[in-house]
Amino acid sequence: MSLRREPPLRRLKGPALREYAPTFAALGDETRLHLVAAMCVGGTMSITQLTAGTAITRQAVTRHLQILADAGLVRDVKLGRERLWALEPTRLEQARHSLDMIAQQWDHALMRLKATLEQ
Amino acid sequence: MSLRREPPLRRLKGPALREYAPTFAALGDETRLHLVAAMCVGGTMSITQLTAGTAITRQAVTRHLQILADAGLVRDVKLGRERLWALEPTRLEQARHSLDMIAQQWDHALMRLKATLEQ
DNA sequence: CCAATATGCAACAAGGAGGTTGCATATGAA
DNA sequence: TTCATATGCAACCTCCTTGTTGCATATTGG
Repeated sequence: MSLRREPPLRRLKGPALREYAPTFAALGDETRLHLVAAMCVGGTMSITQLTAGTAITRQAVTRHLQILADAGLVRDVKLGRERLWALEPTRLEQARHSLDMIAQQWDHALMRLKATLEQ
Repeated sequence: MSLRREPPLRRLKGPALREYAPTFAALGDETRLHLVAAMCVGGTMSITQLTAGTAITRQAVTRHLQILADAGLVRDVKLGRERLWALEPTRLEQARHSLDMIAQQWDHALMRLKATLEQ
């Protein structure tokens, strides 16, 4: 069995695949998915508003929002004494595209395998 | 400011959005993304082969593969003394679709906002 | 001005995630 | 058979994540 090194999968137009780990990790939490969904439906929302839809404290929600922001998935604006949060669909789109690339690469590999077998 | 409860975002055809949390969490790790990429390029690979592309032990790779399997992202077959792993693109496609739904919902919300403002 | 509201910040605890080592077991090859 | 290879399993350690509580600060409204 040949332990050949696999090439680093360089067909993504944007960042390398590994760099999406923080993005997917940010989406990999029920509470944060709920927050994303809430902003999706409710548009721009304050921390207190977002907390109302959960069973955890406002401080915990703040930290979830910060994680989403670090991943580039949401954006915040201070307005008076409030801090309003909204979705940032660009990174979401990039993540979606990265999954596309994986699936495409996989299909391509399958076709190559088929061609090899038919040879 | 009205603390209205947001509705639970029920426009996904498959599982509810929250149920994708384990899937995204599985993708939210550099090592596992690397494994996915390796299988993507290399097709069906054994644990030892997959370990060769990382800096961690075989046992750690095994656990990462188990996490990916629990998320439905990979599938394994025993063959002799080897255990071969391969990508399972179906769940990947579902995850991609869920991101699509979020983006679409968001765009829809933006249009509604625009319509409200122009009223 | 004063009280209520909205948020920020920090310390702390519990649990899970990710990694290692050590050893047992199964299978292939010589 | 006998040795090397491929994998399974479990104990253990460390650090990060997620949540809490308590208190400080800033803004708004009456």
